[in-house]
Amino acid sequence: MHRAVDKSSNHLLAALPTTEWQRWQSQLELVDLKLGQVLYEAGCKMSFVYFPIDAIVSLLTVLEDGDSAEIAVVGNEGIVGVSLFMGGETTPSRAVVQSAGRSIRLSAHVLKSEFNISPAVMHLLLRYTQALITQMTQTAACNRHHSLDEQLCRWLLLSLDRLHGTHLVMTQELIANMLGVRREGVTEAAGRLQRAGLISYSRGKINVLDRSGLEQRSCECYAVVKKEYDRLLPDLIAF
Amino acid sequence: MHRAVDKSSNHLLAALPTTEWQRWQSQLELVDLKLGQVLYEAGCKMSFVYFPIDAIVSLLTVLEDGDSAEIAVVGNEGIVGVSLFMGGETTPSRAVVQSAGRSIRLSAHVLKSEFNISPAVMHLLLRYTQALITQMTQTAACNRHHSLDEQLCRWLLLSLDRLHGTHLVMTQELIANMLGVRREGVTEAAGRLQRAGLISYSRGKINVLDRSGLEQRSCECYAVVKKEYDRLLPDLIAF
DNA sequence: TTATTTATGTTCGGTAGCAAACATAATAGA
DNA sequence: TCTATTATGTTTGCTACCGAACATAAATAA
Repeated sequence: MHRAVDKSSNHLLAALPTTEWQRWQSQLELVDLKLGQVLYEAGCKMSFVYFPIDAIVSLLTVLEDGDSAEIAVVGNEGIVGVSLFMGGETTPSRAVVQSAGRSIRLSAHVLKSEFNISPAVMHLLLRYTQALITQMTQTAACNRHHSLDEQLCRWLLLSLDRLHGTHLVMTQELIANMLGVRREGVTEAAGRLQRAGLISYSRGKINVLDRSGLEQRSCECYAVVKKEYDRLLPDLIAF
Repeated sequence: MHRAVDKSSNHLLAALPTTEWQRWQSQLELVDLKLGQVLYEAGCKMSFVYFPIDAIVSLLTVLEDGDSAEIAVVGNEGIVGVSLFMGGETTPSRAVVQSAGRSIRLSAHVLKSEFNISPAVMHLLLRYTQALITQMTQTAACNRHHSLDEQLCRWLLLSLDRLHGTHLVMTQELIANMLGVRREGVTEAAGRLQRAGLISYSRGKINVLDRSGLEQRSCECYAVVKKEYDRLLPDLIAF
């Protein structure tokens, strides 16, 4: 039932003390996450937390009229389901798989009791949550002040950091949903990036040709978030 | 030096177990916060945490060009300085006094050690932080999708809940700063609310005439945030 | 193959909020 | 009292993004 799990595949797991890791190991499960799969719906109870390996998960706030906005993105540097140990039981946001891939999952009640038993686990998870909060707040300001072009660059860079190559599988429709804008807007912005030679785009397959070009066109928000992750989670972060 | 402090003046303090309250009491200090006072600057170390009584503190994300956006507001239901126990040492955001008033403050290192000593304190503060996160993420989506008119109503309601009367001391210039919009925009939006008979506005003094009218004009975000605070911090919340 | 679905491209009018430049009125200070 | 400052009101473009309606082309299925 449980496939073998490599500790180093997720940076939070990698940072666990040996004792905790040994206790957890038999409880961890390797699962495949499909593109578009919904891990949590807003307001619902969470049965598992997820430690992505090469999948990327978006956290979205969904409004009554169905409009949404991405507030953070989680890859192999983090965990999906922080509100569990924060005390909520439920998340206020929807968690959607933005990029298909593998993840390790752990039952919610195990994580919760581990959080309360082990100060090391607790501090690690809280420090990660602090980094996540930074991403959320920066995104809030970004939503207010920055152009779609800048935001698209930020988004591509954040995703890129959580993947291996330069290849991204993602339709413009989905990107639009994440950014909370119209699909047509993404088409135009992506067209500009493509004409500038920064990316090549074809039916849901994005290839990043010029990463530093993207960084130049991006708003500061990418760098701010990255810097804070590096500061709060040193050596934990490979990207 | 230390003025006497009433436990019930802040809902988080009120929720403390007796043991903890007795330990803290001698460490708490009553301070007056002035309008516009900056409690923390982004990226700086925090010497104190604050438990507002009748002051309101705004948390802002400040961008490189000086533009800002409010990501959350803290009143007597909460604490200013959560990133301290989350592990950061520094906040990524600026904390500004949005409405002058009194606050209780506590030295950062005391709070930090109390957080680690007492599970009750820890769980209380984490549950509050979870509510704060909800406010931040809802604000992020609100920034993206809702009109200035709706946001102004939300903002007034959130502030109103954290004050006693219906009177608010706040210039349009400052509101604009909080919301991350131009002052002229606030003038126009406030003018519309005034003509609709919902508020009266005069040189930094707002009087709310029709609260339920504001609620109708507000976006859902006010109600969503309030509901989550009520859920996570039951009986703690008076408003 | 052909038909259908999916992903992207493009256009046109509309609008909210921006930027800048002002006008006016209330308050505070001399 | 007169003056300077502060707070608000108003106007004129301007631009980014929206909403809607389409066109096209690639992938998929029949």
